[in-house]
Amino acid sequence: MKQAQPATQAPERSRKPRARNAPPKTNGHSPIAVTAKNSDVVYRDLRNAIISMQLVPGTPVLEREITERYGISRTPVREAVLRLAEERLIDVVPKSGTFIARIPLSVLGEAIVARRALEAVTVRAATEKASESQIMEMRAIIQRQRETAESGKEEAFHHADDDFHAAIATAGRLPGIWDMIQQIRIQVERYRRLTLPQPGRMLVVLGEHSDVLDAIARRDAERAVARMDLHLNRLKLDISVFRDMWPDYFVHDGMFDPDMFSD
Amino acid sequence: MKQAQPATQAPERSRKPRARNAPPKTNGHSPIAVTAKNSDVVYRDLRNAIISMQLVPGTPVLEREITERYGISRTPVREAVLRLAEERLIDVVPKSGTFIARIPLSVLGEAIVARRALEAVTVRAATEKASESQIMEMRAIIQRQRETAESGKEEAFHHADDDFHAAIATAGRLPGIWDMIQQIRIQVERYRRLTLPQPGRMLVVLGEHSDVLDAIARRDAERAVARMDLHLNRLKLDISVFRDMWPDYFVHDGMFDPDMFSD
DNA sequence: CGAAAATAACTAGTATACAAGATATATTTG
DNA sequence: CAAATATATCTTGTATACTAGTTATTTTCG
Repeated sequence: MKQAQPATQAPERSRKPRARNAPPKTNGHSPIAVTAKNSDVVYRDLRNAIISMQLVPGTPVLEREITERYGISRTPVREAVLRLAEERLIDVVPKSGTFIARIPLSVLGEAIVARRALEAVTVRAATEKASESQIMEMRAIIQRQRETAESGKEEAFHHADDDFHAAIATAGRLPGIWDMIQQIRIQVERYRRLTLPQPGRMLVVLGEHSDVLDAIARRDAERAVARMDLHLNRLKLDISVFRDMWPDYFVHDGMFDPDMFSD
Repeated sequence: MKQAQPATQAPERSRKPRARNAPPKTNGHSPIAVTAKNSDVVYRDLRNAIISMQLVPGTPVLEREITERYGISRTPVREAVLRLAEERLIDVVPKSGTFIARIPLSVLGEAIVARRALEAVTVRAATEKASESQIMEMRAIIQRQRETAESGKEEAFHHADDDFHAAIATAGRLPGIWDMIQQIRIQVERYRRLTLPQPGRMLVVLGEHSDVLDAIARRDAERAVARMDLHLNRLKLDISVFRDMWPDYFVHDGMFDPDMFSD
């Protein structure tokens, strides 16, 4: 590939080149997504299928099948696949094939550590800054979560779980950090799905959320952080069990550190 | 093991479709990058130009110019642009144009907070786990940084800065968290470039690094974390000054919280 | 019959062409 | 002459065709 050559533009045209130097007034990532591109739809669908383990690690991703299913061309499909490859949910092997990525054990461990650090920040901020109405809002979310737990609605339960953590970040005025936490969560989500069928799990989670909120309401930052830590630590208890149960879903990269799961 | 060929089954095709269900043996993101695609080269070049402020916020990104400069087609250029758009370094306005993104003040603030939280984790881990050789390695990095500071080599200085923080993460056995920190750094890097011409800055940074390393060597985790916090806090001192100096480079999204810069 | 070479079919990466919308310039109209 | 309209020419998003490399299968040969 050759390097940049000064582009000597011959000004022969009758029309002057357009100025076209007007930057957009609004920030690029405005809250309102104008219209979802085809590539966005494919991305979202694929991503959901992957993190819900409908597409298990190792499954080939067939571009052609997707183009036919959506009735679109390769370009937007490829765009979606590349985005997922950057998020480490898909492995693209150059002239060979594309596959649902295995879950790297090292990433698992570090993701949990990183999430604990970031959630500690949001919980502390929420304890300091949450308004009374925001605390009431969080109580409402927990109540909704209790209702979904009692009726055994897994999906709705997780949605409420999400909302609770998001509400903490919002109360702490740290929406950007919540975005980071969500991105980290993606890496752990598939592993978490494997651990789902543990009886009584939902009620345990509920109690932990309740403890965190109580500490926030009492403005006891240290306790709130400690309770959140406890809550997040529950995930990493039995990684080795699940690794042995579905060995094909995981990959041992060199950096896996068992100590990470024992502090 | 042979394949039964029932005569009733009409074997019209001479060849069967390929199985093609073999996932890759190696993990997708192996340490050795096989060959850089054209899109990777464009991505890296553009990214460097953006974070070094050679391309200032608001500058239009002309796909055509890039395709001509590299002698390639739109596809890989577009791929690179989309990756940068996801990293919030570029704003793509649907049927209008593409521009170097402005620096969002809210992201700035939260990025600094998040980085402090993550570097606290790596520093603490490094204090607990660093081998003597790793500590010596870090001393060597600081010495190299001293030499670059004395000869006023900005670029080499920053490189050594990078290496020092990376060495801490490596010593703490948390390479994935270092990746996260680097991604956060990108968001702040352009702002940092604006603040560069402060006399004596390099020597201050050097001293702070030295303090962090001393604490690590003494296995004093609390002190190491505190020193690192001090080091990272220096960045956020005077955001308002630079915002007023180059108003066009920043964007005020609603969530900017001045408190974030005064704790 | 088994191993090695040839081959066919698939893959990702790239190039190019077209479509639809947006914006600056040119033109018309009051 | 100013404002409104028209139009030319940008822009991104998408479709499609082509290239080069990989892998499963078939064929050849010992």
